[in-house]
Amino acid sequence: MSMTDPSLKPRRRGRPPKQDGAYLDTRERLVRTGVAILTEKGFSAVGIEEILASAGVPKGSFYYYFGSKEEFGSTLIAAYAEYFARKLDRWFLDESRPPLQRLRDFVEDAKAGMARFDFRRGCLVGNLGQEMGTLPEPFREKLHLVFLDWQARTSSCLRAAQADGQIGTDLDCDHLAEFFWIGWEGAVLRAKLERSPAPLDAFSRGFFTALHLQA
Amino acid sequence: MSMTDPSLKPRRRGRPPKQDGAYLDTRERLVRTGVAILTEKGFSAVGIEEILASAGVPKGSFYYYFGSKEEFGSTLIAAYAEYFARKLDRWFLDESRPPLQRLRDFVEDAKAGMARFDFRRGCLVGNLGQEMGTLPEPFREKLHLVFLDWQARTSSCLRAAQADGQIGTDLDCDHLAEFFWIGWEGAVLRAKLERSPAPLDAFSRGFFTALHLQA
DNA sequence: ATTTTTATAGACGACCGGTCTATAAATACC
DNA sequence: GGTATTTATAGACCGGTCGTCTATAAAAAT
Repeated sequence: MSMTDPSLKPRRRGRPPKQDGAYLDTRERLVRTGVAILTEKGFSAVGIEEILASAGVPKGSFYYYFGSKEEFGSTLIAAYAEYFARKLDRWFLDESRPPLQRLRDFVEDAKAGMARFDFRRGCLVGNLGQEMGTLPEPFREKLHLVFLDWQARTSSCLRAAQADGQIGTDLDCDHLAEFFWIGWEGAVLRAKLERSPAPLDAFSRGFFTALHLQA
Repeated sequence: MSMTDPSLKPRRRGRPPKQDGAYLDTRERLVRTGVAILTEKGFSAVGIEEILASAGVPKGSFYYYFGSKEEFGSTLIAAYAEYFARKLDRWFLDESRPPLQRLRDFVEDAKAGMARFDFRRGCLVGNLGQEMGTLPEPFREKLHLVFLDWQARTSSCLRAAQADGQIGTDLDCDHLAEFFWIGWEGAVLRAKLERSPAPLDAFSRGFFTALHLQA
């Protein structure tokens, strides 16, 4: 850093970036729209043109913001993972509720989220996971890591439930969290297929019942 | 039926069908190849040309055997459902094993089946379910019915386990079977993503543990 | 005026999608 | 044998869309 006053605008040379503030900048809009569309239709079946059209962004712009469709996909995975991690934290770290209730809260929220879009949109990570047969190989590890992250947050919440005496201390929270996410993704898939919340309810009922039974 | 001797060949007019017997007839080969490829890559991402090439069937033939790609897809769903139902029966109706063991046997067999293809192929029905966002609408009901069929067969097996005293009579076998299939499909998806049997083991371990716990 | 950076417009070539028509092959009819 | 009939294949076809790239406009600093 030099001696020049940093509060004074040291404007860079060319045309300034948008940052209108009025409404979302173009790149952000592409990401949002991309996530929305991919959660419904997956990656391979969707062309960038569809996303561009839906976002109201001219085609020429795309390759200014992203190097390729693959890079765009990676960005979407990261954005979705981040968005979802925040969502999990919001529920799982809510100290005003008993830990196990927080997990139930999340389930209800997720269910409401799917209902809002008529059970047409699922989980981006689950969708792309299913598509791995035709996806760029680097996606695999990224998606896997996302699941591990979500599981870790869930496991934390379950351990809090143990500390509270809500579930037995003999249970292995990591295993339980893994079990939850394996099954939950199955439930989301099924809910999308049936266009109904029933599979989400069926799975969560089963899961919580199993949690409360004692060996 | 007329009076003519049915044992005498009442040959039809034109060129006779293949039925070489030597190797599978063309249509059958298309179905087999189609199932193999779709279990790996899904429906939308695969063109008929790829299937044709892999089956060694000339492109011109396709529309002789099937009216459209959609009709072909329906045929594949039906073929796979049938194939899988037989597989379930083979395990679930094996009287030489205790009922619950039959379910374990199925799980092991399915795991071995996935391992045989390096966890690259999943479940056709699960794959297409995930893709419903871009699939012909009539597929939805077909896929859903396939799950109901598999669940019914599973529920039967669980009731046999109740009759044998292997699991409590208070359990609702229909619910359990539904829970199993929701989660199992999630496990298959995850196993495909991770290219590993671990998710299948994690889910089945959790499921059987839950089964044996008493309220 | 020129330079530099930001952003858009739209052409582009290649490829592949599913479909259809024309033809070959094999047999029965006359 | 020639023709009708059925089975199966060959390969053209055209439209769409894919991802990319080049040319240019816009805005500000020099």
